[in-house]
Amino acid sequence: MALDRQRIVAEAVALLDAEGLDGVTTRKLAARLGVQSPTLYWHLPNKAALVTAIADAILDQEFGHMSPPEPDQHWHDWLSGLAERLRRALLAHPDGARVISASQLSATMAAISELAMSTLVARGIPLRQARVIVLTVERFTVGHVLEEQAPRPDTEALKDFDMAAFTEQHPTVVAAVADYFSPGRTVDDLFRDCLEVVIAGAAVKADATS
Amino acid sequence: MALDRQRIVAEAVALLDAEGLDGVTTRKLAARLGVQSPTLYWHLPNKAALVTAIADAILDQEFGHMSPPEPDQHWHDWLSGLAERLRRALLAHPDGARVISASQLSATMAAISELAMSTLVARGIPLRQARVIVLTVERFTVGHVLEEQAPRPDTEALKDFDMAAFTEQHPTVVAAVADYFSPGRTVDDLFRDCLEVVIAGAAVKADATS
DNA sequence: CCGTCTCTCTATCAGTGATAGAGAGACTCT
DNA sequence: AGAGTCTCTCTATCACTGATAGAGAGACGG
Repeated sequence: MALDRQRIVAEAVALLDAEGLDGVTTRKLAARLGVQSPTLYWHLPNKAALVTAIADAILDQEFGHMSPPEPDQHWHDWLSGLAERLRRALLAHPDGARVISASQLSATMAAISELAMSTLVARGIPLRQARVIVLTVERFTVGHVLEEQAPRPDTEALKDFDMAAFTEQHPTVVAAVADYFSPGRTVDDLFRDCLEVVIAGAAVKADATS
Repeated sequence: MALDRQRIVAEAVALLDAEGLDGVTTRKLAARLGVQSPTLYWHLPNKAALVTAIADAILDQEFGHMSPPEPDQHWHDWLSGLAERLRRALLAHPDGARVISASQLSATMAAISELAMSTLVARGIPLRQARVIVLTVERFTVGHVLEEQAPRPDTEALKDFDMAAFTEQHPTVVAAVADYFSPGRTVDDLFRDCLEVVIAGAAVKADATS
């Protein structure tokens, strides 16, 4: 059971699942691997590299095999599905969105962008527009999940939170939240609705230029 | 020159400007205030509260006075302007987007949402759609600036980055980036183009339901 | 058998958020 | 005036973090 980069990253993901991103420390990770923490630095230059590796691992789980759309599938639906998969990948682990946004130069993320942009170009959308659309979808999705995974404020903070005053000052926000989650709606529906906005805009912009 | 919450936050913002979010430590902040670090804990419960306070201060600088659109202004343009102001607020300080996304329950952010949603409702958009549109714009904007402010990878990491191989595997991405920044285009243009996608989608969704 | 290369170790560093508890000063009530 | 209390800052210390220096064990090639 030799220690190599792959095993380190796999255990780091397990640690992430167990304790969240703040729980991923070099010592805890080393302990899980039956090793002392400085050993990790022989395999990794620093912690940032570890986080990037975790990000790649997370994305790989969902995007191990990527494929362009079937010929009869509209790119709207395909791109929409891609965004849903990206969200699912991020939600699959605690702080998944934070991990991705903290990582730099993720190879898998680049591969996703490449596939998405080239797919749009193949469908006749100008390169510049394709990039704008893909970036918009990606950044919206990460921004959205980042907020979805934001920690629930602790009970201490809630104690001196004046709900009545908040409702008075933000009636529309409160009403909107209440409205949104009253029936059998879930957070998935909210994402879907927001994503539809982005895709609809992409459709408009793509049609206008192609 | 008594030490109070307001002075602490103002100095924290100055420290953020000087050293970035990672440089905002209780000790450095205390030193700037001519005080020992535990003193801060009399005024603030913990560091998370400090970050939230910084977030509010950052947003207040740009959104100190907010106003609904003029009667003759289309909500598209008004909402677009709001997003541009939000981006400007985040870009005005290093790691601004990280600060906002790390903060919880920012009062100013809630006020922005309230104004935006109520404005859309006043323009005849159903509450549910108004919320979806506003959330989409906000989360896209934060996600976008988060990436804009991502640290440039250090030269060490770039040394063993094989640009040729990357270009080979991601020709469309490389071409898109090259295309985008060749003439006199700036990152501001990229944001504007992406934002136009979101606003166009919002227009479609709003028209479909109102 | 020797030297070198690979990998892990011990020991240690500077720095982090946070808490306990002492103490200085001001303010209030009798 | 004096006693008590409240407000604010202090010193001392905790457990923990990412990271580095450098020793040393073991395998492998000459």
